[in-house]
Amino acid sequence: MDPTVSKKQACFPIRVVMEMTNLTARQIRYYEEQGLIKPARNDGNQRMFSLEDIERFRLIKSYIERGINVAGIKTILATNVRDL
DNA sequence: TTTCTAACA
DNA sequence: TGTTAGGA
Repeated sequence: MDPTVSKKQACFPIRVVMEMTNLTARQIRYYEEQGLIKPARNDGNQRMFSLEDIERFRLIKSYIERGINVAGIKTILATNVRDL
């Protein structure tokens, strides 16, 4: 990246994530609550989702659609990707 | 107007 | 998971 030109990456409000992932706001907040994803927070404690956050939601959604529950997804993500 | 948290059906 | 109350 070029710090002299950009400091902020593309982020979107929950409404955009809802449309891009076809998940409800309830699910988006619940999956975060369960530790499946950790979106950034910007102004008044509102979630700011990056493109990578949306891609992760699509992965989470694919597991849900395959009948895997939140606990199972949490295990899968924990055994494959250990991030911050 | 949109989003947030907590809590109840 | 849906939905609502009450607030920022």
